[in-house]
Amino acid sequence: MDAFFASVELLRYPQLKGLPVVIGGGWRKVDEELRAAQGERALRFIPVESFPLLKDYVGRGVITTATYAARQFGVGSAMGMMKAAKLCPQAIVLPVDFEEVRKYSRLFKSTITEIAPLMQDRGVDEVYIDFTEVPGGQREGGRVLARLIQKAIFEKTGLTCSIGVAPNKLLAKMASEFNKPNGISIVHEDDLQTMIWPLHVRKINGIGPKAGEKLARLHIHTIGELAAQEPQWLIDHFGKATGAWMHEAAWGRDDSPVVTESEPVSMSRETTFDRDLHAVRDKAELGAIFTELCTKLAEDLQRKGYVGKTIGIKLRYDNFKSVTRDQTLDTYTADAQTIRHTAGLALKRVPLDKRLRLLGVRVGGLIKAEELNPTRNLDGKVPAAPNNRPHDAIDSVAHTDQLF
DNA sequence: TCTGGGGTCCTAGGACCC
DNA sequence: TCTGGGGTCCTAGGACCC
Repeated sequence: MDAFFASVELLRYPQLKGLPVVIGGGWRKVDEELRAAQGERALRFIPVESFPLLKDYVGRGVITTATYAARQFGVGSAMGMMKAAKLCPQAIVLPVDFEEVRKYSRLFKSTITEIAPLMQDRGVDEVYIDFTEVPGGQREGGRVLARLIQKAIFEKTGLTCSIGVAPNKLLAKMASEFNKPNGISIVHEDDLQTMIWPLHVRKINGIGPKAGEKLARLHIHTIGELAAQEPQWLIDHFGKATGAWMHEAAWGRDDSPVVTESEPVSMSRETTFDRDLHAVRDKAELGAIFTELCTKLAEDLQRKGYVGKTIGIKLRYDNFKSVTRDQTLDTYTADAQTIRHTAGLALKRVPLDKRLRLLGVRVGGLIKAEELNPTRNLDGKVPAAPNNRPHDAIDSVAHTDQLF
């Protein structure tokens, strides 16, 4: 979907069309206040000189999406809001409306599956679609079906999208970027050298900042340069799996299937504080946030019908370094108090001398709640005995007072 | 002026078991 | 007397993606 979060807001505020709009920001405290004051949620970036006020509004937030007009000013996804304000003080800022975004996400996806049932979810604004067996899916190399999907989505939602059609997901993903917004791009196997090899290696889905930097140090910048390397040389530098995969990717090869269904592995809740907090000095505030995260997470699990057995915490220090601690229970749970207690034990195993900017709670090892039968699993087998391995970490803290 | 939130997957070491 | 070869599970960190 093209500039999805921003486009969803433009449906509500068509008067913003063509203007630089950025979606994101902190907003926690001021959102309600702002709605009351303005009757709508749009805020023009306050001049950067009135920094304290601006900071109150956009806080530590980042940009989720910027309209194409805003991108002209050099602002873009994942950029800090305060930096965006400097680059483009005339931009209009809106908080993300997750409910609205999810509504349109469901709508565009159901529109697609009515036409082409084999669809893989790739987040709120992106999917893979298998054209292979769709009637007419091969006409004009897929262009006819792509146009049909674009038209159906626009009619249902008023939103535009960009579609790449190719022999596999790897190439289709790259193709989808060629003609944005509202474009269609077809990439055939034969187009590898002309359309793919000139691109930067970072355009490969799976090569991120770190791998990109490492390749640059090895004087490899384009996908063509990557394709020219011996597989063994890449394996020597990036390891067996990654090296071999890189070589395949550079040659446009990808046999991964379109996965239409999957079960979640973990669920989590995390929050960055408005200001850094200290475990001792801000103990009460931190404790309340901690409990709130556990409560919300338990609600998420229960609402979606999952239980998990590995409880984890994550925290981020003021220097932005993160640490995690996990603790696996011998029973499955979606209970707020159990999560809170276990996460509390995990939290004690982490140094709490430095100030914190983020706290998170996670539950992993998920299974569907209905599989949680005291005697039998769905396949009729009696579950294995719980893992009774002595747990040093639990033993060492079980008798001390809870910190929070 | 530092840098959101929610995910998945991979790696590597250690414990433990047969 | 120098100490195999699987295999699974757990944990911590990190890369990457939307």
